[in-house]
Amino acid sequence: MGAHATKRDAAIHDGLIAWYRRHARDLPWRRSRDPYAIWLSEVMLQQTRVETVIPYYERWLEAFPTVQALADASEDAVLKLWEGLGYYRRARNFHRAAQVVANERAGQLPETAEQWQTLPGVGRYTASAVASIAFDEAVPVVDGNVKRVLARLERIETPTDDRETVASMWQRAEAILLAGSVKEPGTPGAFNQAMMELGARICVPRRPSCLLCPVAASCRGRAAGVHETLPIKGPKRVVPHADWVSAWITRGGRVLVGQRPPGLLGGLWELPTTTVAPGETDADALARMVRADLAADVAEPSHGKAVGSDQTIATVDHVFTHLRVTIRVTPLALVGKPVAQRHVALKWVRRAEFDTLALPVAMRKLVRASLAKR
DNA sequence: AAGACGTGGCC
DNA sequence: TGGCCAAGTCT
Repeated sequence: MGAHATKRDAAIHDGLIAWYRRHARDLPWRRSRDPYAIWLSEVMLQQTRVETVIPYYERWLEAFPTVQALADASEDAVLKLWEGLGYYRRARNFHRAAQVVANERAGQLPETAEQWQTLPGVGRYTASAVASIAFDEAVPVVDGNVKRVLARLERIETPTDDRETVASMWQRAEAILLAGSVKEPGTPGAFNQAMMELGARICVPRRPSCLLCPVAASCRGRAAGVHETLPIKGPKRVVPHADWVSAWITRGGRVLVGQRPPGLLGGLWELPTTTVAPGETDADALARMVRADLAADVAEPSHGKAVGSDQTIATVDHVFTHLRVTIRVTPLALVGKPVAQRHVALKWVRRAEFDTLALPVAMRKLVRASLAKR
């Protein structure tokens, strides 16, 4: 037991470890102690469900089995493998971090949490998770699961987004972690995963399985009968939406695509797309986009007809309207801006190459469904 | 230091 | 069905 550990903390620690050893799920990244593989899993798992991550994780390790292989890959290849996982900045940061490791650390991965956190896309949670799981460093983790577990276990009734509340949770997590035996190797990683596993399997958001909980006897929220009302969340925000129009524009057997700048869906490719301003028709928006973006090549947008001046330069074969975006965006920031200003690259690609590009899921589905009909 | 950043599954 | 939720990080 750590020097200042309470009996309760030790009981919580030991109860969790014993439960975890019996009930841990057999997940792909738990079969490995390769720090690169564990790091990969932690990045993919950010705000993303285990079941969603598994196939991506396995495909990724086949394509990029080592940090060097990832560092050598192109960003397009990286984003294609990430396509559909969301939060694409994770992929770009992970790729950049691999290049930092390859070029500035001679291929040597960090070991301590402090070193890990210097890499792009690695915050306090991921740094501590990798350092504890892959290197047995005695640092705690606090993620969404741990916040929920601790809020109930300690009956924390302040919002879990609150700064001081989060800070106190890191302290509590550390105290319980250190209440375990310091002699047993591998315990920090097992303990941290046990906390998260409990939150994922037992101490779930709705209808937690307290009868199966290894630390129910220590749970202050349950003792007070308030565990199901915890954790307290901050106010919810409105999710804005925007309507977009996109066009399938071809020329000489190739289709026009643009690559998005960093930010929303950064680095992904898409058909020429523009937001529809309030009061504007889809056709007007499309005309505005085509004029601005393709002024040199296309005179007027015309559905299904050749467009251009004296010779056919491009054809608007299909127009996708009402591509409704329900992610959190700031539509007004994009309204009226020509596509050329919103893309870091524009190019004409063959159909086969189009299929290899990383596209936003909504656009990939639209294109597939629409082209299948014709 | 709030807000941006994706997607799919659940009830 | 629409809102909520899921192993966070960056600015």
